[in-house]
Amino acid sequence: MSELYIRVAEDENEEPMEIPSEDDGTVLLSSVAAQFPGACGLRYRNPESQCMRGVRLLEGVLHAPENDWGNLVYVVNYPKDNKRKMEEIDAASAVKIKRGFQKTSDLIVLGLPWKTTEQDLKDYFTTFGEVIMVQVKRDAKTGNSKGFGFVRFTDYETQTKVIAQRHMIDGRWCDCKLPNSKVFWAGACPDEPMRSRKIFVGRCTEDMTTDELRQYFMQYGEVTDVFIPKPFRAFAFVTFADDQVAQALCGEDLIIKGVSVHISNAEPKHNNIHQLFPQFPGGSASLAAMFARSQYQFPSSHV
DNA sequence: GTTGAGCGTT
Repeated sequence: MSELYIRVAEDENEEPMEIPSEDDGTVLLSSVAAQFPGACGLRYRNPESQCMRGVRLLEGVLHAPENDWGNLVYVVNYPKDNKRKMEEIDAASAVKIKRGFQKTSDLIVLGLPWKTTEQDLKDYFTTFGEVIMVQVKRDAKTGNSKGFGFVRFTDYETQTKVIAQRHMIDGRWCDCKLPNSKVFWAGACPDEPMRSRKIFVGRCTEDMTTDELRQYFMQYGEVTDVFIPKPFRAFAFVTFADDQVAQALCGEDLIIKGVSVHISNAEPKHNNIHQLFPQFPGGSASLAAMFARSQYQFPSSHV
């Protein structure tokens, strides 16, 4: 029946320590904590299922599984494990709240004069509100402007105002719109796709290192892996310990080193247009894309 | 060295 001592260790592979039990066969949490300061419970590996199981804890008293501690080694639980989990959930819900709230997106700026620079763009758009990112898209070889760019504002009200009107920039009329990618993903990547722990980070620049990406994404939760393909391909994969964190970031545009990167689910091959719209049989991707656009032209978060 | 509707080197 009840043992005089049970074997407790910091870790399954650590040297166990014997902890005294009470006369009724229970073990006081305070007895465990006397040897393992900060302990908040015990767990053990169930020999049948090979899974870890928690030991019942009621008012500071640990109860033997099936009334017999047996000869198992019990592993100490510490509150820091739970705390870490909580931090990750908080980060995930913070992102979700931010998303449900009126969050700004990058806007495409169409019709820019060839000569317009990022500084020009910043100067112009700052008259509407605080600007957090501007880009002018250029030919990689020649450096010539492609005549369009992107802007992102701090406040959603600013964004709304900017979209609503035309803009005279350096002598040409320009339009600001939600980019197609944004419109598409807003509808096609809701909340419950694959629950992957891995995210795809698109539009990376060549100077972003794995360390920098790890440092950046740590704020959302524990990062278990960062992968940057070589040679440079302008994207990266980041894996989190918690799928909730990864999923919460999906669809976001984040700014890393002043560059707007786009987060989507890893493995986009399972997310292509034909899989999303099977009613358009093979070959008609452009038709399917038009359909997708017409469906998601005004996603609820932007009306 | 050109150009003027589009969509960000997945």
